[in-house]
Amino acid sequence: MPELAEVEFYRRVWAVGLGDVVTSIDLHPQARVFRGTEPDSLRPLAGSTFSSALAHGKQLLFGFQGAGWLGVHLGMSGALSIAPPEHLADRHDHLVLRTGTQSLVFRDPRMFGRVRFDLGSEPPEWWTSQPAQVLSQAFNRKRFAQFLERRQGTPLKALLLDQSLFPGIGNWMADEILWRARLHPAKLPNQLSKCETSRLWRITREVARDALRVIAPDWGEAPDDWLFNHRWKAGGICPRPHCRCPLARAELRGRTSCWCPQCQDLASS
DNA sequence: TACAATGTTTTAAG
DNA sequence: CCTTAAAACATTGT
Repeated sequence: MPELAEVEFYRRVWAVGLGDVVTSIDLHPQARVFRGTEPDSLRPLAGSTFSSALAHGKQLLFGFQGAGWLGVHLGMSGALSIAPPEHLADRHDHLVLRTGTQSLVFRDPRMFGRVRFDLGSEPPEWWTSQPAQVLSQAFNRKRFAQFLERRQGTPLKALLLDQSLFPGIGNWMADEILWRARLHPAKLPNQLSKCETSRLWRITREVARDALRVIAPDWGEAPDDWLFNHRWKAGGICPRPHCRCPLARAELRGRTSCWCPQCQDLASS
């Protein structure tokens, strides 16, 4: 489920525990979410103070004073929540951090998500070496144009999903971006005019900003003039005021895309 | 029942 | 080393 704004929402959920001391942890050692990580390596968390909560694209990093860094990726079905101190981990609650007053719960039924842990006082290398955030200053028009030039043969939709270029963009955001930019998901970067490339850059950032504003504080509902509320609906139509054309859906590179055949013409430019 | 779900990694080929 | 494409991963809900 989670993309940029949903991940930020979950960061804030756990952040209510900042400053608390972790008294104990519960985990499912055999769960796939610990692949690449020795579950026992999380032991130092017990007794440490929860001191920072960061999000970068779809990655989460939680700092624990005197212990280290807990990395969390929510995959397709992951979620973070707060529960009472006595909360019993159910089948899908793979990690629970208990403080005196509450439990921080990581849940992931499909287990495409991942948990890792690194010792040390500085954030781990995998965190600090991440690509520039879409809303950062470094993510400028020139850099964006370079991405498109380098990946000329990749359809725009697939390109936007590349986390090494656009951290945090996921399936619904990519569809929303292309719909607002009036560009067909299967269009190739080298078919874009300079003007369209600039527009796509601007709207990529606009959607990221809007998503964070609407969703991150309290998982607010998307407005009806976004594509979001229409894209999975049976018989969904384009929410653009003078369009109202039935939306199209097709699989592209293993993910379902939704677009408006009227507004997002493959041939036009 | 069968298919699809807001994601990444691996593997392979060019 | 770079780009591109497809399959695999695991579970649930329609």
